[in-house]
Amino acid sequence: MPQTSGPYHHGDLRTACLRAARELLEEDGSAGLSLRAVARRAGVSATAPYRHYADRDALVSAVAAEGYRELAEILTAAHPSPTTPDELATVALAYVRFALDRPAMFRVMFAEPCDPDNEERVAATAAITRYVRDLVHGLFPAADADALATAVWALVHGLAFLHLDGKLDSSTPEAVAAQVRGAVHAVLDALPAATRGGA
Amino acid sequence: MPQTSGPYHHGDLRTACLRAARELLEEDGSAGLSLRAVARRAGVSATAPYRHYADRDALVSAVAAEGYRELAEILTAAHPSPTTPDELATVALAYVRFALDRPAMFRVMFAEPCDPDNEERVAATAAITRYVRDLVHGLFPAADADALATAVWALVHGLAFLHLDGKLDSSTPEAVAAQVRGAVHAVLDALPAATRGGA
DNA sequence: ACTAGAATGTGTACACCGCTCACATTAGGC
DNA sequence: GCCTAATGTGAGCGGTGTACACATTCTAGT
Repeated sequence: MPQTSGPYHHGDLRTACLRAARELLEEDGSAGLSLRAVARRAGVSATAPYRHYADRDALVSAVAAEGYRELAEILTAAHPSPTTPDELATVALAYVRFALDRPAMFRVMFAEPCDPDNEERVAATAAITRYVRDLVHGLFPAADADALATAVWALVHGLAFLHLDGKLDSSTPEAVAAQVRGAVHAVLDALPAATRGGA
Repeated sequence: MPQTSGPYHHGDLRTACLRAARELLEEDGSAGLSLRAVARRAGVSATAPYRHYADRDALVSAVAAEGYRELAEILTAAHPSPTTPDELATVALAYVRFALDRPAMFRVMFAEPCDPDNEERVAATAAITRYVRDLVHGLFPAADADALATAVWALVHGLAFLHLDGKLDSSTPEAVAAQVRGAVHAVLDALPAATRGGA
């Protein structure tokens, strides 16, 4: 009996579940994200969420989709359209910071063996792919845009994961920033650029 | 009653658990790796493994440690000491192939929110770090070895994860190889090299 | 306004999980 | 040969995902 006097129908249980799931993720990490806990937090019986999400994975995928949207916002907020390697490094740092600031969310987004045919997820990652490719193409018009875009995304993504897993020194934000900027510059500074302005 | 006529003591339950854990990981993925399933497969009561592993995480860490060792072997087998970007791309491809061929193992190694102070794991990753740094230093003596080594590992690691998560086209081994080689070359070909031999 | 049926939420139940604890069995050092 | 430590057993607790039958409420068509 979740509520003593609440109405039988919740009103918007779907988004309430999503909200509860995100809170639990922040508080207890991925392990704490159980459908039952979500139901408890939403003030609803344990099986009610199944009316809105086929199973746990579906809920997790919905959370991940939100994460993708927020990551995209954070990246464009870091710099709307970087035109130098240094500005790109700023965006890269924002990516890594996202991973370190919200590790559980980042893991849910990338480290779960999820089904790849979830519509929301596919759309969200396609957006990131496009963003990176356009960005790289603007920065290095001479290069093979696809290959370099893949390389840049992989570089940044790898930096995020290695930091997240303690494979690199993440003791201070400054150390992280130095490594991310160093790695990005080490790789990009030698490339023939067109729009190169800063260092 | 796991065995009708087996001896009370297993003999080497520790390694039997490890072996069973690896098999379950291959068969059912990370989710299927439960202590109870391991115990069943080892022909032993559900709680017996606790004599050898403090908890599930400890077992998983032991499995991951084996994974690190095997990854190191695979890398050196791919090329003992690469001296050109193309040879390095071959090693990179071996890394990505490891991730794609044994996704559950790779995820256990890198995608689990594990405690970073597990001795075996720390030692194993330190070995990889050293390997990559020496390799990069030999290839690009002029560059900042640490920064470039970080970049290269991150690049390869990111490629592995993006492929694993379906963010890149992994439909055929050839597609994977092309992308990995393309990305590595896109990034490294422009760098001032000393020992550059091949393309 | 009434009513059928669709949507939504509840409760029960099952199998599985990690893990603790008291106990049984065995191996090895004295 | 015995005593102790190591190892394995079994019952049991609280948690989980999820299938199922049932209750309630909303909504549309009359």
